[in-house]
Amino acid sequence: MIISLDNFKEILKELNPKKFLSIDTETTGLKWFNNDRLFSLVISDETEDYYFNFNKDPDYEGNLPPSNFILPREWLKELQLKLSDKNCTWFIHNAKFDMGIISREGLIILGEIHCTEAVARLLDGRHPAYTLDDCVRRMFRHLRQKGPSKIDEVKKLVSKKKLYKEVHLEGKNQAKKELHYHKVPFDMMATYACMDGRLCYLLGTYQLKVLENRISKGLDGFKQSYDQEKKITKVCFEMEKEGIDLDIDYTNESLSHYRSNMKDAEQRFYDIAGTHIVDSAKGYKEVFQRLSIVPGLTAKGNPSYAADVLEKVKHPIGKVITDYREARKLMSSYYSTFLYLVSKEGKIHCSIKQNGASKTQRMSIVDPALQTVPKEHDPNDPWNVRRCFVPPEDYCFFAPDYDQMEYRMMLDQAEEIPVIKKILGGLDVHTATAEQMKASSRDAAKTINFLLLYGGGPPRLAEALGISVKEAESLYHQYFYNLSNVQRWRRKIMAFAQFKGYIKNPMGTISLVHPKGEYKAPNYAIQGGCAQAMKKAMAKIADNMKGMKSKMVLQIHDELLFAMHRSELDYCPEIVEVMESVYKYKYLPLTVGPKFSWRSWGDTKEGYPTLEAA
DNA sequence: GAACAACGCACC
DNA sequence: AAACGGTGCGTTGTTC
Repeated sequence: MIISLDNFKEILKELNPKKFLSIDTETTGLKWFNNDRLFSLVISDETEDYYFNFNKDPDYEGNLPPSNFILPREWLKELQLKLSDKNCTWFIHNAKFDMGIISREGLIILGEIHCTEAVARLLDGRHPAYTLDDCVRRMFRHLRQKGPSKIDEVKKLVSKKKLYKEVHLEGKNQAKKELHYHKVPFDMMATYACMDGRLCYLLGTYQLKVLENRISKGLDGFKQSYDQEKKITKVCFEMEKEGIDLDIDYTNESLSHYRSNMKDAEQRFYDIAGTHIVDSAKGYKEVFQRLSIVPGLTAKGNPSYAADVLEKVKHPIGKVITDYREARKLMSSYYSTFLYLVSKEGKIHCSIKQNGASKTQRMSIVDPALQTVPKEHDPNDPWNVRRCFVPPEDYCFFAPDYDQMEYRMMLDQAEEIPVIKKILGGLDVHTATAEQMKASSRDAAKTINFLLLYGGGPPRLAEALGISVKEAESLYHQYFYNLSNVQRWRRKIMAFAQFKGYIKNPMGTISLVHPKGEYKAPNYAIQGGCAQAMKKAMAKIADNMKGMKSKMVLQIHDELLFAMHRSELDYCPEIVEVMESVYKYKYLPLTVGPKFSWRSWGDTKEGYPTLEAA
């Protein structure tokens, strides 16, 4: 139903008693922190979809929306009354985006927020995609119902009529497309928006039923994580909204630096090969033949031109190719993207997918991918991507991170007492493992530790250590002989996964496991346990920090980043205390190492921040 | 021209 | 019998 100037107020009254609603906004673009605005929104209840249009501009054919259906933008304020209802739960697919968009209109949801995307990932993380269409298609299949057939007509129109602007970023070949949904004809937009609203409502109620069903089967881990995710949605939204200051001058200088590096590499390639560089197997095949270089092989048996292979060929062209790739990647994925995404206020507002790693409920971060920003490798190199991010005036960065979070949690879960005793006695985890294994180097122990967390076998160990598979096998035996509880714990988890089809991690929440994927189960348990512990810490910390000037701004799996105001530095130890307290250990607690910097994310040093260091 | 596979590489 | 987990993002090249 399309809301008109005449029935607007009446409809709002009708919404008042509703306990569950879905909301979906239609916007001029994705940068809610900059100039993009909502032009319409749809609210759905159990029977009806209400389409509120605020767009008064013509569509791509020049047609105007019917004047009776153009609502004044000021009327958006009227929605706040219902949004303030704490007894209402809102189903929203990718909720934080809509929260951002409506926040730009001065609106805030004080009720419960059920992000149907995050919940879909939580309930079954085994799928490859979680768009609204994907989730809805699976829901109908599961219910043995026929869903709507045409769900992406709007998308098709946008593509066919080229209702987008192409933006070219330096270092990128492919243009970014900024889609202009506000150019879609009014009737079509209203129809499909209402359908999305309906589908989101159906998905939300379906998810609640699935949840109920799981709980009734005794799987209360899902209840626990569902409740936590609802809190985390709000916490992450605050982080996204806060953003991180970008040093725009430094970012521009870095871009120029790598621009010249890339050109330089292109020239060097041409000097050696006599052709222009094309970074692909096809592009290198002929050149490598001419230079009589034999490349290695990829996993699928094709010629490989990966960095480690290029290093082995011992020909200067290897360095040229890796230099070219490095410069190009840094420009396109980071520097150019930052400058494209930076807000008017000079901040980067990333998007946090709270269950992005859906199999383990880890978070992932996109636009930009701040969890993959390279770390500093050479302290003498003035160019470091993390230096692009700086604390605001009178603030410093505080970056506490868990020490060997995953391995410690595994040892504790396995109750591997002899190693735990050594660690509690002051040894680092890898040295302790090496000692316990007897006759093993710290390096070998460290490699085994990682492989155990990832489910890797002797062939991988052999590869990593440059030894034979036989030797790797014997190292494994040595490990399991001397750390037999780890072996026992792994077998228990795998058997459980095989029998039940899911695992329960140390924090009590659940991941479904594909049949034949049981070897991944110990990894899911630990990665998932760590992810949940971190989320629990984040929820508590965000709660405790309400009203403070200092803000939590980023999470990188086992590390948090805070912008701390100079007057609140003494709060840092409390953050660490919360982080250390969330996991209820049996023998080995999680510990946290503090880091700080007054300069940039790329300049953090160990310890707590002080004013003297400013 | 879009979708997909394959590759490569950054992080934890 | 045998398997290194989880991501995001970029390019090239093929296919429909």
